[in-house]
Amino acid sequence: MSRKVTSQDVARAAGVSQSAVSRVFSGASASKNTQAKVRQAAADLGYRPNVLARSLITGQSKIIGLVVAYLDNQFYPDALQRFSNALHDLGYHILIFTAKTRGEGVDDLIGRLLDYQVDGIICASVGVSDELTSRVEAAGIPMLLFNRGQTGSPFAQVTSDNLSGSHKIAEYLVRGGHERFGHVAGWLGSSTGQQRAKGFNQGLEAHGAHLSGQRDGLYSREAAAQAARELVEQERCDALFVSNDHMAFAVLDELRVKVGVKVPEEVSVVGYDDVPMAAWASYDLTTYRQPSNRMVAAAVETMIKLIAGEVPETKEIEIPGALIERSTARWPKE
Amino acid sequence: MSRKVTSQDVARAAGVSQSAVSRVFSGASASKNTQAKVRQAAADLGYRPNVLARSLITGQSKIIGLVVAYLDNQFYPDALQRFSNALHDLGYHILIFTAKTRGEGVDDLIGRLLDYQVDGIICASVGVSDELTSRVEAAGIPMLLFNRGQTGSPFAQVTSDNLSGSHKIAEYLVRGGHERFGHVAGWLGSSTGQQRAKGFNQGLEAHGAHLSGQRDGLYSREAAAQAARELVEQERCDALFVSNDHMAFAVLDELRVKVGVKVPEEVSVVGYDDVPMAAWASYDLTTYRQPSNRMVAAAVETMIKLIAGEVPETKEIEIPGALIERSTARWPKE
DNA sequence: CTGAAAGCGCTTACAG
DNA sequence: CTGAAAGCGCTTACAG
Repeated sequence: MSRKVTSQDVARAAGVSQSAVSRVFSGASASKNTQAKVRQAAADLGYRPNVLARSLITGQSKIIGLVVAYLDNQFYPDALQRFSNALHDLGYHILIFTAKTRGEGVDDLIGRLLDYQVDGIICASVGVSDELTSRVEAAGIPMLLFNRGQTGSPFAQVTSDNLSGSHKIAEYLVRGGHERFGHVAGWLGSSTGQQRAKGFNQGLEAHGAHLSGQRDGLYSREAAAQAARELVEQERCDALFVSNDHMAFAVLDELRVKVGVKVPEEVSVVGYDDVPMAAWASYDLTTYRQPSNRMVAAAVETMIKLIAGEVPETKEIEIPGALIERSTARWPKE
Repeated sequence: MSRKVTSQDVARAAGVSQSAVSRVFSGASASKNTQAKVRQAAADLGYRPNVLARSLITGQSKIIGLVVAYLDNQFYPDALQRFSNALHDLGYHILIFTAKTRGEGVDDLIGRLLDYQVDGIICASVGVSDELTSRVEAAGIPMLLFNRGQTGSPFAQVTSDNLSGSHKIAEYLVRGGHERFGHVAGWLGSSTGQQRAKGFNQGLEAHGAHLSGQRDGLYSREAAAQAARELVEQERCDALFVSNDHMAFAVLDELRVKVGVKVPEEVSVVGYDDVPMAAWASYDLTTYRQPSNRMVAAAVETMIKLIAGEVPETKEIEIPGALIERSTARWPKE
């Protein structure tokens, strides 16, 4: 429990002023000689600058707040890992908050984030109330929505091409020769959920097909499994678009194991995200890839610009994805 | 980009001293009247105390550093979620670091953690070098190893009963009437990996059986799949203990889908952890439950004690688990 | 109970 | 280049 060693201590040991010590550690100018003396003394004493004290003056904490909702959906731990690496490489650190349920409690979390003087906030798959929006704006701290848009929001956002992606899935399923199309939607209260539902529907119509049924899977395994079962048993669907891989796995579990349906012979299932697990042999899920590497890179780049006070060209960034053909959906003939 | 509002501003608006403002927000004594005036003014101005400035004085940042290695193993996102909830409820916040590979870079990470004056550090599944150990000790900040022990380490640790757990697995497999036992170990450079290997071996011997083969799965899907294949094809094992569920899923993928082996008819597979995914119908993995809820609770409780300067009764906490019988291993007859 | 003052550990003009 | 000094936004003895 040794007392913390401060720049004062180092100054004394090196025989220089405290300002001198500060200068060598903050990268300001200092003579070779001073540099050497200070570094030596610092090493001897095990000195490291107190970042909190520095933040107080510079007004930069080098901390980014990250709010994430669904860590059970593999897309998010994966993204978190990427955020962590990218941000650390840039000298930033992550204060993490997990929102228990959608919406609820998020306002409180962000208040706490603000208290810590974070330089920016990234909300992954979490919506923000209007009241909070104005508070964050008033505080003047940059905020970015990741994998979630919000109409009328003043914040930057990065998503994949939800609309055209689901459009392509519809097209793929039509070309696969299916007859009755069902959609297990993401939570329809979320922009992502809505966009994918809309794109799928439009894609179907564009190819002379139409939706036989749609259920809200609420991004939950249970709801999705139930929804899929109804779509197959009641609506006799032979093609299911499930709005994210996380739910698609549950649908596959339900259909193949519980109901005993052959996939894709009797029913085709397509997901969205292409999380690593989608490639695992037991699922081998046909899906639409959301390139999380590029999404995270874009998010980080935008956040850095915002922190620097720059205005990015586009506030709404959309990263194009790609259909990944695997074995849970019948392949088109030609 | 409005200027930050400080306790000075509130003081001015409320017609009291800055100390008075500080007192109402730090919970020190203040008259009803002052309380009211200050809270009103603060609300009007949107004031919230700057936690960083507070930390500088109190010497408590209310930040816990969390270092986590394998976010692709579902056990960790799950634990992270629990840590987040438990710690936030206690007024703590989490600065998260993901270690890229085992060992490497961890020292650097922890240095950065120290710079942020964290009140404590939790390392999940990450080893710490001797040099770092002394640095952390010198800094006098509490550290706890989660799901990983380290012989001779001065730090607290919480694990499950790795030794007796794997012992029970061996027993279960023997009672299941298997003949040739193989072990896909966790990384044998980790205490957890060693303990489980040892427990399994001892369990086998205790019941008159013995190990036909063991390979290091390195906590990696690829290595584990390869290891399992060798154990089955070369060593003709009909019972496999895989040192964690994450690898067990890869083993199942490899054996059932790639090699075409019937599980459990031809080969039984048992994992370790009981991550949520183990219960998913497509895997339905027989495994040993590491109760992450209780492990996290114990870790948090211990950490709080350490921060408070108390000395916990036990430095090495072992939470007992339980065998979860599912469908990837043959059930004992009686 | 309350205000004036010192101080937490730094950074950053300001002189020299 | 370097030191003395002011100040970041708070908390906390110290008087009154």
